[in-house]
Order: sequence, then structure tokens, then C-alpha cells
Amino acid sequence: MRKKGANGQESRARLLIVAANEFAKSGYHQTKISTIVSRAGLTQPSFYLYFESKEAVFKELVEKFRSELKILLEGSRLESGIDEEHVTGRLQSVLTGLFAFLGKDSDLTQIGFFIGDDAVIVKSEMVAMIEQNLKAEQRDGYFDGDLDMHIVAECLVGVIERLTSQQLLTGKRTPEDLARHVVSLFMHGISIYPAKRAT
Amino acid sequence: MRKKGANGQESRARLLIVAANEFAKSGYHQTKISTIVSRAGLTQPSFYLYFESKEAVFKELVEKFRSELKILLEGSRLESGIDEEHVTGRLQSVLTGLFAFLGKDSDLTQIGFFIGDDAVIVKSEMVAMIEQNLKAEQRDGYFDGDLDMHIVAECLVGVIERLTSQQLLTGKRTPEDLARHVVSLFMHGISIYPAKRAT
Amino acid sequence: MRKKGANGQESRARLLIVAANEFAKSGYHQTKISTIVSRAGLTQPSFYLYFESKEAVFKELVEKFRSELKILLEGSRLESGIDEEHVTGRLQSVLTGLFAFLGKDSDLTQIGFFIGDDAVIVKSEMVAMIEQNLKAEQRDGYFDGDLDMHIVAECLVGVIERLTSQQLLTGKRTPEDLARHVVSLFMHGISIYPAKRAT
Amino acid sequence: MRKKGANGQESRARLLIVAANEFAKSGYHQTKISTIVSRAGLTQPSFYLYFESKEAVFKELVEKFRSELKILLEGSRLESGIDEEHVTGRLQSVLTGLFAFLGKDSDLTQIGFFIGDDAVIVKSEMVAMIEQNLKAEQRDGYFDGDLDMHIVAECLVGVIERLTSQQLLTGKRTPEDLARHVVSLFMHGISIYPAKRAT
DNA sequence: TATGAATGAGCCTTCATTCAT
DNA sequence: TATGAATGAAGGCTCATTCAT
Repeated sequence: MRKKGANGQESRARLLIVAANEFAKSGYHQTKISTIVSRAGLTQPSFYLYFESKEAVFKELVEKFRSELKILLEGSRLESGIDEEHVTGRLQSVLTGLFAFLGKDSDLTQIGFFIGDDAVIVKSEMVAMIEQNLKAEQRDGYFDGDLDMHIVAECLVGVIERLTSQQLLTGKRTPEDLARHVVSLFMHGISIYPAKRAT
Repeated sequence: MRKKGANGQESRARLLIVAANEFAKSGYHQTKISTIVSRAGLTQPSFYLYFESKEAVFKELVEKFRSELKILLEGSRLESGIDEEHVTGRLQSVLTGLFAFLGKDSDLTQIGFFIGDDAVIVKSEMVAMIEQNLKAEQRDGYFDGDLDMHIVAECLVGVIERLTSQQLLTGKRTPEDLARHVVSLFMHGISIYPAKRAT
Repeated sequence: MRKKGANGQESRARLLIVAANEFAKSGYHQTKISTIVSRAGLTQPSFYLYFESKEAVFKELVEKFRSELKILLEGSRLESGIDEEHVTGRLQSVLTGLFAFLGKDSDLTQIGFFIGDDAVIVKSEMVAMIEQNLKAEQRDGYFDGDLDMHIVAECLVGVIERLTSQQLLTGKRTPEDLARHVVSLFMHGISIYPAKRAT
Repeated sequence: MRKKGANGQESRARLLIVAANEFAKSGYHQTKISTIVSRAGLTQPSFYLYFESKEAVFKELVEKFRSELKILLEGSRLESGIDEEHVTGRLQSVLTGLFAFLGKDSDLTQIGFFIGDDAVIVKSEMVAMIEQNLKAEQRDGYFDGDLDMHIVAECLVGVIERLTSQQLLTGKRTPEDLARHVVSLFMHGISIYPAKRAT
């Protein structure tokens, strides 16, 4: 009879899952290898059979998050839209995709988006990307030329950040729902009065 | 014979300042008592002359932030406005005050707003408060009745959070500047087209 | 189906060679089984197919050295010489043989002569043997009767030890060369003045 | 009542002594901090109160040996002698001093002369120094011009090495005694016949 | 003959905290 | 008010060795 998980890949996978969960729950430094291996039904040396070090697993997880996110974002670059409908629709779909991605694996999202020094970088890159797109649309006349798109991009990321942690990862809202609210808010704000734009 | 600066209150104050800075820089767990006392020109036992434990200093700092914030927010409750001008103006002034507060002591803000488990609570409370105010204004007809003000409040806090850490604490923007951008974004969004509200 | 080289004796031999090299290079404790098997193209359990333990391989190597050395030394016992020419010649040839042996397999020499607790014993035995021979020649009148042959023997071994590690194993000198120098030094010293022996 | 050794310098000194003894007895890697502190009547963290790391103590000990040895050797440079008596006497006194130094603190000698990678260097430097001196005397005509003084120096160090570990550190012989034997051996060898030098 | 998988035992190092002065 | 000295409790990592196949 095989020992439980006498299969390397399976053990590794289990360790990775548990590790992600622990890192997400407690942060990098508070996570103990002893807890990880114990939850994975193994002993400490086994951990080092599959990973170089504590830092290495963490990096692997961060990298996984980053690369998946990169693929998602690159696949959803906003080309210049044609009319307002399109712009809105595109934003809606991109955000839905993003929230769907962020909600898919809550441990990984926690790690890549909120824990560790790289999270700051990830979000900065996201801001930069969004800013580029917004500026393009702004040049095309869809958005008020006076807006500081860097600030807008920062705000959007702040919103995504908070909604992800408070609404998405807690299961209170769906990606579509969140995307709809965000689009609505960012497109038209909450006032019932039209903006007094510089004319 | 007293040592230079061998004044209890002064030593305590110095420890508190250094501790705040270390917590802000490195987070709770990465901050070492040895570093704090060393920077404060004292030795480890002295630390325990003024504070019960590492956790105690941290809590004291968090509490300081929370109480100051509480006073600020209570002093700036939005009473029902009278017209759009007022609503906008009030929001603008409240946000300016909030950013001013958050920018006043960056170490304390870091601690109370971003580090430690209480930060989550602080922000949730802020969300709740904002939500109340928004709902009141909504009832008064200033905002679209269909809007989910809980989500809007969450978004506002997310925006405040991010702008604080990325623009305010880095010295890139002033409180007024940030408040203006936020008000503009939240009131009217970025689209040049008016919202198609349900009629 | 056998794997390439899946011949027990061959694997064992490979392990032995690599082990000798690692022990020689890094010493007993710093040598890791994992390194040995990896260099031998095998896995850790295979090691235990051929050797009881880490200590066992080491002992086997030490024993190999000791037995070979023993054979060499026993075959070269100095019988009482007849005249000075003979004594000198005999010493020269014995030393040449010894250096040749020590230079033959540098890893084994390193292990048996310099590493591990047995090396001390090996050299002590060598001292004892040399001492016997020197004393015999001394009784026969070839050497000054006042000399403490135990010390002389110790010196000779010290010289052999150092020349082996610094000149022989580094390839700087040949066995013959070294033997000649040692004989010259031990027979007549370096002074140009004759010794003032007690008469 | 003071705790045993509630004096920093004393604790440090005790640790250093015990550490030296352990390193000398078991070598670097086999020496355990736990053993050192336990023998010094302390606990593990205390060790790190006085030393950076295990490696650091070791280095400190090695350095102590090296610097003391350096001072000794520099103070006893052989100036060109005047006649054979002088040369012999000088050699005798230098060797006596050296053996006295090597016998003074056997643990330190073990560490600096036999353990650790630096021991090899120490001895190489010693060879170089001796070689210089011998060559000078050789140029002055005291020694046979045909001798390879590098080899002679190597032999001398080999002899010192062995006599130190086997006779001096074991308490069997005194520095003077050993020096006398070495001088006699190196000056005139053991043969009763005079050397047939090239004429 | 060979290996994939796993582990018991152990070692170095760190840090918040305390005791005696 | 202040500190020199010390420690309990942990945590990351390594290595020789074994089990089941």
C-alpha cells in the first residue's frame, strides 16, 4: 500500500496549495514551514525535496500570479474604441475579466496583489497600463481632455484593490456585478447633475 | 547624576517616535525592539520601563491614529446639503481635511491605515460612515436612487487608500489637489457623455 | 532490461572512486553522500546497496591504503647494510618506493595519510618501523650512537608528510628527486662544516 | 548574589577558551555551539552576545594565532651570521622560541597550525620566510651552494609540524630539547661519514 | 540492480523579554 | 531612570539513512 501521496508531483502540489493558503492567511514572515508541511501531511525535510527555500515557494507563487495576470492584461489591451458604447463595453468586459481572474484563486490573489513587496510593483504596472489606455481614449475624444489620467488610473486601481478584497474575495459580489458598478461610477459619477465641463 | 535627556517623558516620546517609524517602514513583525531602542539611544530593558510589550506600543500608536481620525470624522459629518453646489463643496472640504490628516504624520497613517489587523476595521468603519452620509444625500435626491451606496463608499475608501499611499505620502500631491480630483471623479465620472439614468 | 552500466561491480567501483575523491577534497564530515552518488550517476539508496554506511566506505578506503602501504613497507625492510654506500643506497631506494606509492593515487594518499583518525596511527606505525631500522644501523655503527633515533624517525616522517602534500601530490617533484633530497639532508645535513661528534 | 560570571568580559573569555578547546579537539564543523555554551555555563543566545557567528569565533582564534606568530617570527629574523657557531646558535635560539610559542597554548596551536584552511597558508608563509633566510646564509657561504633551499625549508617545516604535534603538544619534549635535535639533524645529518661535497 | 519518496535527528541563529544592579 | 547580562522559545535548513516498489 502506498503511503499517502507517495507521488512526488502530488506532494509538491499539495505543499504549494497549503503554502499559498498559509501565506495568504498570515503573510510571509508569519508563515512557518512546519505548519505547511504538517498540513500537507509531510515532514520538514520533504519540503526541501520540492522547494529550495521558504522564499523560493513564495516567489514561485508570486510569479505564477504575475505571469497569469500579465497574460490576461496583454490579451485585453484596449484598442481605440469607436463610440461611447464601445468604450464602455470594452471597459466593462476587461474589468469583468480582471475581477474573474482575481476571484479565481483567492490565496494567489492575496499573495500577488496584497502580500509581499512585489504586490506594490504589480499594481504600479497596472496603473501604468491603464493610464496608457485612458490617455489614448482621451486623445480620441472620449474623455474630458482636462482629466489627469494618472490620477484616474490610480483611483481605478484603488477601487479594484478594495472591491477585490472586500467584495470579491469575501464572496459578496460577482465579477460582473463589480465591473458594472465600477464602470458606472467611473464613467458618470454619482451626481444627478451633468458635469460642467470646460467648453 | 542624570544622563543627558534622562527625562522619562522624553525617553518615552523618543521611543514612540522611533517605534512609529520602524513599524511604518517594516511592518509589525519585522520591527525589532533592539532596533527601536538603539535608534532611541537606549537599551532594551528601558523599553519595558515605558511599554508593556512590543504589542502594547503598537496598539498605543494605532489607538492614537484611530482616536484622532474619529475626532476628525465626527467633526465633519455631512449634514444634509441644500443644493449640488453645497454637496460638492462639502465633500471637497471633508476630503481635503481627511487627506490633510492622513498626510500630517506619515508614520502614524501607515500604521493605522495600512499595517496591522485594525487597519481593516478602521477602513470598514469609514466605509460605513460614508455610506450613511451618501444614503442620506441620496434620499434627499442629490444622487441617483439606483446607486448602491455601499459599493460607492467602498470605492471611495479604496481611492482614498491608494491616493494616500501613492500620491500623498510620497509628497506628489497636496490634500486639496487630491480632494479635487476625487470629487470630480466621483461626482461626474470621466465620460464626456451624460449618464443615461433610468427615468 | 539493464540500464547502461547496470553492473553491480562497476557501480560499486565508480562509487568508490568518487567517494575517495570527495573525501580527499573535502574531508570526511564535509563529504556528502548526495554528492558522491550524484557524481557517480546513481541515487542515494543505491549507495547503501554497496556500502553499509558513509563510515564504511571511508574505512574501506583507509584500509586499502593501509594494506598497500603495509605490503610496501614489509617488502622493503632494511637489512643491516655493509657499508655507507649501501646504507645510503638502501635508504634512497626505500624512500623512492615510498614516494612512488604515495604519489600513485593521490586521493587515497590524502585519505590514508592526512584525513581521519587512522592517519595518525598510520604515521605512528611508520615512525616505529623506521625507528627500528635506524636503531639497527646505529648499533652497527653507521650512525652516531648519541642520536635519539625516535626523534630522527619522527622527523623523517614529518618530512615525508610535508613533501608528499606540497611537492609530490602537487606534481612539482618526482619520487626520485624527493628521495634524493631527503637522503642527502638526513645523511649529512646542510652545513659545510663536519659535525663535531663526541669521540 | 551575582550569577556565575555575570561579567561580560569574563563570559566572553570563558567562551573563547572553551571554543578553542572544542575546535582543537573536534575541528571546525564538528564543534557545536551548544557544546561550547554548555561547557561555559551559558545558553546559546549568550554566545551571540559576544560573537557574530560560529565562523567569527573561529576566525578570531585563527587571527590571534597568526598575529602572535607573525610578531614572533618578525622579531627573530636571522641576520647574516659571522661564523658557523653563530649560525648554529641563531638557528637553535629561533627554533627554541618557535617551539616555545607553539607549545604555549596547545589549543590555539592546534587551530592555527593544523585546523582550518588558513593553517596551510600559515605554513607556506613560514616556508617562504625560512627559505629566504637559508638562501642568505647560503650566499654567505655557510651552506652548500648546491642545496635546494626551498626543499630544505619545506623539510624543516614538516619536521616542526610533526614534532610539535607528536612531541611538544603531548608534553614529551621541551622546546629546547626539540630545537637541539632539529639543529643537529639539519646541520650535520645522521651519518658518521662526512658529506662528499662537490669540490 | 535501481530509484522515487520520505524522515529522524540535529544545528545555527534570532528575538522578545527579564533579572539584578 | 537606566543598563549589563542572560535566556526561553522558536524557526529555517541539512544530512545520513530507510521503505516500498
